[in-house]
Amino acid sequence: MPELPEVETYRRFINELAVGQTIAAVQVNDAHVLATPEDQLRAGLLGRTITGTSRLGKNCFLELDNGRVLVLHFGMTGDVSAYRDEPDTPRFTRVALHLEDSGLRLAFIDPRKFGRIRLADSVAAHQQAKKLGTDALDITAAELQQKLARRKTLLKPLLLDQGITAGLGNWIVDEVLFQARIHPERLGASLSDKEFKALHAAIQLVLSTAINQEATYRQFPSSFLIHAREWDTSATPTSGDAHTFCPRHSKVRIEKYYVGGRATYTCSRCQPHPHP
DNA sequence: ACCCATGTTCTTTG
DNA sequence: TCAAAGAACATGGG
Repeated sequence: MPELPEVETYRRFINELAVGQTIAAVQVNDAHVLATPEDQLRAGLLGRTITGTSRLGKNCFLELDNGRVLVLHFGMTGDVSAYRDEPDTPRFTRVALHLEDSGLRLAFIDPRKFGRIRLADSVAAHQQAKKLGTDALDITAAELQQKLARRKTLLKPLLLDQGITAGLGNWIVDEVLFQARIHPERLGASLSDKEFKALHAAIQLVLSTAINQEATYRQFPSSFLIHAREWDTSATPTSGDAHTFCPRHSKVRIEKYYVGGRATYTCSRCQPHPHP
């Protein structure tokens, strides 16, 4: 779930629920997701008021009244929710922040426990520590081109590299490359000026669409490749296999293979392979 | 039972 | 030093 659009949706949820609230208790159900030792986390959070939220790539920040930040990273299966009483605790809640005024508990949910919670001195400090590049919503076409144009690496792994631009994950990169009509195995250095512009425009299109739909995939436009992904097909078993064809070429089947070890979907017509 | 998975990071190999 | 592949992490779901 959690790529940039999901994390932005989580951030908005937290922003509505938690800003202005004071943290009354820190409930740790599974310390595995803590990247800051539990005692330090508790000491850093108890009694602090949440003054705001922000996001960089796939990282969500809860800003505290002493200037520090609580960093949430959701791994592959992370989510947030809120609940009031113990029996309503969502399944796989690993950590919960008890909010003083509302009495609600903000749950950090993560079945697979790849997510992490930590304290950092600031957003900038965390960005530096994790070597995160410019947020994918903020990066300009010029910066993107400057970062990629000399790289002799496959384009898809480059776009997944959070140090180049932060926030793009596996399905979004596939969607972006499909919309830009560029093959994922092109080398960064092989792109033309025009293609860099198309790439940048596609990033904007896909991210803004996903955020506007609050990352609800099934509501995405039919022009999107995402409907071809298997987890969407399994969710809509009655829809037949029309979704396995290119949105622009009803007779061209979407191909699945692996690039950089990641499942990759493309249309061979829209995204011509660079070389055999 | 087996295989796959939205992320990150480290190790190995070329 | 760089690029690419593979593994590891932990676990649920098809």
